[in-house]
Amino acid sequence: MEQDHLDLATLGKTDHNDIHGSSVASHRDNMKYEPKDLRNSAHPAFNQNPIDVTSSPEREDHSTDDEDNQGEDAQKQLVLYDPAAVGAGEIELVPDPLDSQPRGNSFPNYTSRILPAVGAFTVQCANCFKWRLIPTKEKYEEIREHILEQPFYCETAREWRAGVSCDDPPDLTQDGSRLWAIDKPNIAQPPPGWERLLRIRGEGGTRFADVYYVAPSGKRLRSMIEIQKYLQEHPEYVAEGVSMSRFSFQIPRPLQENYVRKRPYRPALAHDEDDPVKRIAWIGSDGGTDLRLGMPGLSAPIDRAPLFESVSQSLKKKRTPSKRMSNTDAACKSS
DNA sequence: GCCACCGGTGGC
DNA sequence: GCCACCGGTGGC
Repeated sequence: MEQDHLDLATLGKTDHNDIHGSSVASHRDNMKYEPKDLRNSAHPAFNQNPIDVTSSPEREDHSTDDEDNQGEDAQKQLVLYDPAAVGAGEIELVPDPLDSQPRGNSFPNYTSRILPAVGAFTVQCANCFKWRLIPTKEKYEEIREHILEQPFYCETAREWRAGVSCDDPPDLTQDGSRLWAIDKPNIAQPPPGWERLLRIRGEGGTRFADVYYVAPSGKRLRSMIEIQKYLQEHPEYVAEGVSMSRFSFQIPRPLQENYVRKRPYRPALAHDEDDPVKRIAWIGSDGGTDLRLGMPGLSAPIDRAPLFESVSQSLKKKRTPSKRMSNTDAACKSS
């Protein structure tokens, strides 16, 4: 059914230990959602690892060099990829429905285009850097929730795969056949009965993906504010212990640099100082660098588009090249 | 009418 | 640049 899908992975860690381990503590249990925004600051209560190493506050704290010290940050990240082209791939556990689209049964034939969906989940061993497939979304979410404090090792996979070790070949490699994106670490598992959905958008859109939470009632919620309202209207969940801290709308970041359309430059909003810096860093580091470092096992540079090729192409085929492309971003197409 | 998907906007 | 929120709307 799904032709394009994405798989999820988690980077382990490495020999570094710069992980700002202390405050990874769990989130606060309050009902108050403060829109602006503890999560962007390094507030301990919301210490979620920013994916964007170029703008990460943590990065400045811990790394002195300014350019490509993403090694440690990368290790705290998760990745999505797309096995699309490879077909089922060598590993048997790449069933597509991990994402459990609710659109499942009556899957309305989106004949016009097929969006990538998460096809599998994978985590990187903190020791050997090999990718290990995670059998279920739930297990993946469980690992992701504590990935910073509890790095993933090949041995961890013995829970579902007897005897596996760093000596075994990787389950996956970044060989250009899949769509990869970096996921955020330490996102709380959804409360029991709730589901966290990740919907990947089409290439060339204004953003990469959306997160939705589906309440036990089936209600779909798409922001912290909606969650807050919903919980206020349904105190029974709160009584069960559901709190705002169990939710995160953080989305992964695609490794293909131009998967998401760039937004036209807005001078008014530029911070004099830090924008130019960011831009340089961004352009220079080129999207894929996160993973490049600290991954001795990966020989292929991942800064080039091939990782996304299959999906891009299939998307392009299905996409109507109409309006979205028309108001192009040529202005800021810097790279 | 619903809702999944997408774009726009404002903030940082 | 990223992130969050939310309105619009095409396809059902």
